[in-house]
Amino acid sequence: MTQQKTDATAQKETGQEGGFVSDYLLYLLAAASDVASAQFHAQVRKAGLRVPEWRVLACLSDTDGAMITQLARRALAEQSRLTRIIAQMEERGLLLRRSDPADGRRVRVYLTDAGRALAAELVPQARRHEAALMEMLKGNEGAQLKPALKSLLAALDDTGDLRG
Amino acid sequence: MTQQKTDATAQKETGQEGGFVSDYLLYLLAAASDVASAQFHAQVRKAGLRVPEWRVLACLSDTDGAMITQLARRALAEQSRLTRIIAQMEERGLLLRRSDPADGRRVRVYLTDAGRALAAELVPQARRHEAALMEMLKGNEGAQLKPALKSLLAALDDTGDLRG
DNA sequence: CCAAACAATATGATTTTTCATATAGTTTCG
DNA sequence: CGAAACTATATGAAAAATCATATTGTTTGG
Repeated sequence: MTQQKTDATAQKETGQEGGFVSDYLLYLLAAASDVASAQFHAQVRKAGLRVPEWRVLACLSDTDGAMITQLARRALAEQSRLTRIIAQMEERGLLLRRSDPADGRRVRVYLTDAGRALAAELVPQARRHEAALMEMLKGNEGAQLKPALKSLLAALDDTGDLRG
Repeated sequence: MTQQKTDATAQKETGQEGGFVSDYLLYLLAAASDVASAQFHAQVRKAGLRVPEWRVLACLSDTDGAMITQLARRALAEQSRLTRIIAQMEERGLLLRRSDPADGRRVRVYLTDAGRALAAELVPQARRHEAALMEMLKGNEGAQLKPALKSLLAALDDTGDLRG
């Protein structure tokens, strides 16, 4: 399929010339997420957190007392992974788990002071990094990026289903 | 930081109401990539491939004879992982590795007929899935999504560096 | 009230992924 | 030419992620 004529020496770094991949939405999304996150994730690790831990922290700093399942969805991690991440973060004193009095199956997760302090350090860093990214996009089509992503997410959340 | 007044019962499914995360670029990118890819990745697994294998296949179907390092960048995987994925795919007869005569360190990877056949099956599926996604976005701001993502990638590829 | 169905979290075993470093090949430059 | 620096790939050991399922708690319908 699609035997491209461009000889193998034509494409340099990451960029493909004409092919399928370089214009494929799922690739563009994954690549953009990867590349855009790389630098900030390095800061996260310098702060002593792994990426999923940072996500949990950020989610809790938005909504303290969330359930494991909610956190898993929001932090884009699977439930069993979240359970273990929460356990590790609890051992580190960043958060604490409390079973929901109204429904004993549920575990609600709360930031400790230490967790809140770490969030108070990282969230502004994240904001600054985001601001720098947005700065790079000013004027270009990139300015529409966030609305476009929200629109995609909204569309997908509605259907929850799609076949092709 | 940012103790939001919205009580914990206010937010239902994945959607956060007002918080930081739900408007944060890196979250939007990661979430959009995750959610948008989920369905197609299920098809990939039905076809007997893991996601990184599919990516390698797609990259090779664009540019046969790529090096391990190039494939790693394009398939968004680390080099040592790529080495192993390539080895497994070779055992399965989907591709073959050949050392570059011009530079013995380099390993060039070529699709076999079987690999090409599998790509010929999956790439059109990917295109159809993408078309369905794009269809959902027609009219909205979502239409700008691909240009915006390309703009972001271009901006980041240029700098390769950014501090915040 | 009890059993069945359901829901949230936890856990064991396996598979993936990563990290550091080893190995092999190439270029540079004195 | 030959050592040092560099580049591409491979590999072992460790960490992380996943899958299936167990456990615990709750709701529903008879």
